[in-house]
Amino acid sequence: MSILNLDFYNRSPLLVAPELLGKVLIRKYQQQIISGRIVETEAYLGNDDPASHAFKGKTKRNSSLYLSAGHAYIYSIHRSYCLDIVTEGINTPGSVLIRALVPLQGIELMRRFRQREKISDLTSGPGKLTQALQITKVFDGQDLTNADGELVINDDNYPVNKILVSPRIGISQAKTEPYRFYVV
DNA sequence: ATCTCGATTGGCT
DNA sequence: GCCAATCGAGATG
Repeated sequence: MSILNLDFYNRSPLLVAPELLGKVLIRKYQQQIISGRIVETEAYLGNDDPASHAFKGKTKRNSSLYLSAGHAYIYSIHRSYCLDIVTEGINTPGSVLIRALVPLQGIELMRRFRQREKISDLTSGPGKLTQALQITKVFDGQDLTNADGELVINDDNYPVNKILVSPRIGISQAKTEPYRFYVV
């Protein structure tokens, strides 16, 4: 069991996104652990990707994308928050969106935060998993490579099934690029 | 100050 | 499968 470090994140999002599959997203919440295994991710290239929030340059909202690799970028969309992990170097705003988890620890807390009972309703979407793990705007710009932080990603050497690839979900630009990665 | 729109979700048909 | 909810960021005046 080891925390993912700068070297892991400091690469192209097209490499980091598939390798995040099978890793464990861990939220330390008031002395308790809420965690889940990552099963779906999407890569967003920075400057040259029309679907990226950084495509039109740096703004107040997306400024976390310009931090060094391993920082969190949290944004709100409709009534949800989504979690991105920054990849590549400073001022290279590539990132990976965490789209789905399989719940591991803290399932009762997830049920309370989600107001849902079924396991399949807890973390099966980018806005659902942030609600289940209580990941809000306060995590925007936080360094996920800090082992003392309240949000980290660990590698427990879980064997990953065949990685499947498809176009990204829910976007209106660059709809056909195969930048979504998932396992079943 | 006002308008538009979205990397979503949940409920209904 | 379709669609309304809902809210903050960004653009515009």
